[in-house]
Amino acid sequence: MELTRIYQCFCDRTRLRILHLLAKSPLCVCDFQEILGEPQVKISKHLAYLRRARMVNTTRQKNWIIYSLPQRRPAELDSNLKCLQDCVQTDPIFKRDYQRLAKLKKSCCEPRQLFREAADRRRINANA
Amino acid sequence: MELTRIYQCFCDRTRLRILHLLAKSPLCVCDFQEILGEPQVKISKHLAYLRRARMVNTTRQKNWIIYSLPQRRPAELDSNLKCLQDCVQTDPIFKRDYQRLAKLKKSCCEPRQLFREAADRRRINANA
DNA sequence: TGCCTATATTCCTGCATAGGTATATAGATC
DNA sequence: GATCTATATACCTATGCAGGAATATAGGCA
Repeated sequence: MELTRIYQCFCDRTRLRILHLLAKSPLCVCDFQEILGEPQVKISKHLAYLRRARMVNTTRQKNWIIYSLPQRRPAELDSNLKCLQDCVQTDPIFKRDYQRLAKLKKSCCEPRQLFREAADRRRINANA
Repeated sequence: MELTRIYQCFCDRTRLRILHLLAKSPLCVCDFQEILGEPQVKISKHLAYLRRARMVNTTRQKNWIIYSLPQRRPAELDSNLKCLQDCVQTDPIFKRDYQRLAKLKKSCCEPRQLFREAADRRRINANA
């Protein structure tokens, strides 16, 4: 793998947060929305970018698409992910991402939970 | 220092080679030209980019401008430079850069040497 | 002062990307 | 089949960057 390709993926803050999360656990798109608090398009496009760069794999589970780091990955990617972990240890944003990930773990891809939230949002929009 | 700024500097191959060299030793622009074999404009512009990002310092010595990494640099930069060193250990281009650097060390910023080479080039151009 | 050197900057073109709005798609459920 | 969900894509605009050609600048030296 071309090293600059890795750094190109790393040089956007949203992608950095995505990769940081994926180093911990596979996740679906709505998990990222929940944790990062960014609009769906933005996240979807950054995930597409990472997919094109072959930095992440995808698999479908019912309605959800699960993103994960490839099981076998080049040493350079692992080194840099490790370096990233070290570098962001004290960063409040990255720390908060991990906290939110921990909270989300139980409800991850649980339709009921998500559907309820969607219904809430609809209600809010209807009232607005 | 914003971490993405570091990765932005890292995501071009020429800049990566420059930083890799600077991790070993301060160098002037013509050293980079010599080692990287790239045109002066290209190198000068990448150095300007790194300067703007405050990744490198400059100092003048007679006609030459010496580039170096800042003495005191953020931990993230050091971590990533170290990671870079590890990652490119077997890369032929980066290895060759270090070999050329070792050869150049004695003649670095020696006017006579350089002027002679410039004269050679002029002669070659005149004959072409 | 004038010429040389080393280096920087300006101007250009082409290309990639970020982010937003709107819309499409694909699978699940009724 | 209709409708829902989750996700992806198309289209747009603005921006930044790479790289080349030409030119400018700043210091050293005759």
